[in-house]
Amino acid sequence: MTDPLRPTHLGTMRERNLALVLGGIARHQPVTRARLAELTGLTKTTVAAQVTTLEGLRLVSGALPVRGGGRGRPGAPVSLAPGPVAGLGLEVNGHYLAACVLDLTHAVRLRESVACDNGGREPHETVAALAALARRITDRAGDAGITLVGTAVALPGVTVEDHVNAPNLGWEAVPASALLADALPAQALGIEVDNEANLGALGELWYGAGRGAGSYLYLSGEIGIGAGIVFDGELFRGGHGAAGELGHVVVDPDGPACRCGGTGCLEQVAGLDAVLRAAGVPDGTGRCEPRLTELLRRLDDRDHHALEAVDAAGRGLAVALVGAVNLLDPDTVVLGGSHARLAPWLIPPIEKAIALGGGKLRGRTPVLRASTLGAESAVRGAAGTVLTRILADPLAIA
Amino acid sequence: MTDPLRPTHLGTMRERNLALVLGGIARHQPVTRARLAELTGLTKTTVAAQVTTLEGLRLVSGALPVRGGGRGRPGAPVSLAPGPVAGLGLEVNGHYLAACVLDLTHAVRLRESVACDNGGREPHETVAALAALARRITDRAGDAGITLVGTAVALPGVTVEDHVNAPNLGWEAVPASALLADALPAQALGIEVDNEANLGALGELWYGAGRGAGSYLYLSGEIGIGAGIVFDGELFRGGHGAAGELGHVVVDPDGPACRCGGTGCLEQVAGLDAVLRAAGVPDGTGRCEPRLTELLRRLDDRDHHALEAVDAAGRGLAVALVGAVNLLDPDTVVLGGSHARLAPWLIPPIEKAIALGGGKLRGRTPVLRASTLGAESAVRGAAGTVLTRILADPLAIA
DNA sequence: ACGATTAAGTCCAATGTATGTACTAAACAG
DNA sequence: CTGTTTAGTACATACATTGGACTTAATCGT
Repeated sequence: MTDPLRPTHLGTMRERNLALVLGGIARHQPVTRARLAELTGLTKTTVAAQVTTLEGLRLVSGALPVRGGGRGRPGAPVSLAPGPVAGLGLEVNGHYLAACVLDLTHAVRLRESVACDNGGREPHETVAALAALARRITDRAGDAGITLVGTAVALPGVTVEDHVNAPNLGWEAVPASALLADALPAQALGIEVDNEANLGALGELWYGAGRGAGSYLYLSGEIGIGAGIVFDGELFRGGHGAAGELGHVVVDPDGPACRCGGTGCLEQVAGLDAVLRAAGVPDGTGRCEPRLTELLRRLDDRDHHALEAVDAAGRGLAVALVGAVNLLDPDTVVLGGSHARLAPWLIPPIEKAIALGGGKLRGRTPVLRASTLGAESAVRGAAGTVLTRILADPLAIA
Repeated sequence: MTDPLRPTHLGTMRERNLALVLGGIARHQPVTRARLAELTGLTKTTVAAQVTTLEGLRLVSGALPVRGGGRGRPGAPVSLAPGPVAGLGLEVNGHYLAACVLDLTHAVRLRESVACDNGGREPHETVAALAALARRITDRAGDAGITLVGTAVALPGVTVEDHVNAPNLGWEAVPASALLADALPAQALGIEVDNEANLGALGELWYGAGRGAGSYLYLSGEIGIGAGIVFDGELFRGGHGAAGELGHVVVDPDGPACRCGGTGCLEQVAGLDAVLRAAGVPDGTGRCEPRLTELLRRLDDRDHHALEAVDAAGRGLAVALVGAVNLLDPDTVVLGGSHARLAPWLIPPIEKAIALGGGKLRGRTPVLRASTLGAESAVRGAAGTVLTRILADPLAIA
């Protein structure tokens, strides 16, 4: 083990307090310097100095003075600057590419997505298409006077030693970071790559159904099933960054064999492919989206096979989630991906199972919700991580 | 959400660097000031000042100079002071009470335990017995010139709003912290209460089978089955401090009903009571220990019922652990409690199941080991948490 | 054996951040 | 208009780390 701690010197102290003040502004804007001093525990003098620095970085700007507040001199509140500084989120998925620009106030400034089949082509083609999308977005950002200060890319795969394995894209040990650094336009600075389930979890936590949850579990259900685990606002990545493989939890020891080598994995029971097959929805073009729509139509029509298939998926998810809930004790569980759209049929049986299994011993059971951002959670989460990066270390953008 | 961050002022900086230097000494003792400066990134001047402070706190002391090292002036190495400062760990369990004193070098200075049936008596009686044990230990510590600077107590239960629920002790909403603060001798300062599985996990991580693991899972198997989850050296407590209820993971959806309300919980298959019952070991006096010994004897004799019962337990544990491993991706899994003694029969089937289920996709599978501290892991862990408290904030002991 | 060299530890002025007090500015209450 | 209250600013002060000069103590080369 190396020494994990770093020395604290004068500059470190300043950085930390700068981030503290910026965080205070972010959470309480518009806010006066005096109130910030109370909130942060720093003195008025210090806060004023830090705010001046932040204004120089164009991260905060003066808001309209609030008149008629109370007795003394009215404060001159400051807020996060909605204008110049923003983060770029990108996403590669099996069926589409997406981009999204969030400014410091977490407002979506720009967004764009392209439907295309990324599973059927070479990594460099996909990366080139993403780069084209990114160029369009960065050009639009430039026109709008927005300065992008960081980029995060969501991929449906796991990074192992700088190489990405993404089965649904057909990627094996692809040096994604290097490819992206070459292909993306120069305005896309500080590129970071992360798992789509992880970033989706954060997107849903910050902007969607997970808002306000202290600890929560996000279930990203597509063909495979992944989970994003958030604890105290931070992602739990596990020992090797591969936590959250909920898809291969055993839900039925006597169930069907899985490509992972086990038997009765959740994916074989509640993965989208498995559900569609069990419901008897025909293969069609091979694209999932229309098949999912067809499944939803049949569910609305109370088709017996469809209902039975979704019910079985619900039972499987319930077993897996009871295990996960007992192990992790989250506040909130959010169903994302395709499973968000099946939520009306999935949530009741799962809630019942969680209430029965172990919840009784612990007092409270987690709230179960469907994703509210739909397909957008991962891009939003990606752009959001850039913002938290800025909030944590404001000087890094200079 | 409140503002989680605190302001950093000059004193904070000093505290952090003091802890940094102390940590450097702890990990590299004996070590010279010059080497510490390299390790910490601080200057020689600062390190020297901090070391002087630490000597004043009696936390470090000069070691023997190493002669014949290299060219220039030989350094005057310092080490953690083995003498004065130490932490006290206490444990209440169904069948015994235990105490243990660790000095800063993590050496066991004193230890003592008492067998007694704590499940069959009132909380205040158990606390009084623990206090008597603690008094003996603190007296011995005083005689040996040891100053105790903190206390941690391991209980087989969960703390909910300052009240402890411990089914195996028959405790329901017992205000344990308050009782202990009253009953324990004055030398037992800064009393903290934590779950036995959590502290056992830390004990095993620091001093036992988990040493060197970055992320790991500790399974505390007695009548119930709990888990301690450690990630980057820190306990994962979950949303409400009740993470790790592995005992109620569903391992067989068609299995027997459990007192938690669910069906097919791990505890019903692999809990000690369940195994003993399945193996046909008679109830005897009701105490577990002799029954476990009897079970081990039968296993050695290749008794058919015993082997079958333990094998079933292994299969159940395998299902639960495959789930936990997929979700958490730990380096190492340690079997503790009674299950450590059954490990020779349990580990092979579990390892096979983990290798099959999901491990294939991820490349590496965690190492599976039996606890090496046996019944002592929780007390050791308790005393150890006191030490880490000191290392993290050396000034707090003054 | 003696000086040159190398490295550890200490002394002290310099740097830079937060603090505290005093001061100015701007609103409201009477 | 005057007194009161609160926001923000100016400036001297306190204090932890820094960096360079200095002292101390060992080995190496001759």
